[in-house]
Amino acid sequence: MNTEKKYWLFKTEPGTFGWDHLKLLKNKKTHWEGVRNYQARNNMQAMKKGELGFFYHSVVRPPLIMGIVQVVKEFYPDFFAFDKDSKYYDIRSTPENPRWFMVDVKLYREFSHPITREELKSHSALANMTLLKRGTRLSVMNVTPKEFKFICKLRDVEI
DNA sequence: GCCAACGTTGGC
DNA sequence: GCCAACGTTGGC
Repeated sequence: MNTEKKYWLFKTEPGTFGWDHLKLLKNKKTHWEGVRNYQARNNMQAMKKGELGFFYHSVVRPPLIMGIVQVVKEFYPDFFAFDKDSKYYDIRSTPENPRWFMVDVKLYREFSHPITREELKSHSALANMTLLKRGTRLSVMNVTPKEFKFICKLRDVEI
């Protein structure tokens, strides 16, 4: 059995929910609701409690990694999909047969200053990073341990 | 089951 | 604001 820790990246638009929103929450913890893509969902399914992921701001200039979050609750049904008043409502997902799921994450570490996409691109060690590939639209993706540790080192963060 | 049309994402 | 790339939808 492969018990090696995996690493992740959570993409979000700071206008909707960003690092500053996370910091204001009780225990700096949130549901990662609203994922409506199967591949991203499957990535969340693979997450184990305690694993770490980057918190990435997209659709802003420049795009940034703000810091690190930790998975504090594993994969469970996204109840926002059951709520008619939620923008994440989906009639095809029911409590009996849920289609969409989420995890809970908590702020783990804030980078002394955010890492821009430009900075990531400047390192050949990250040349194959999924995030940097053209056309990647996944909102929840895997980061290799090598890449993850390399990026943490850019800000002298020990994990 | 194919695939064109469409809507969305997201960097630039 | 542009537009390439992608995922989803739906007619056949």
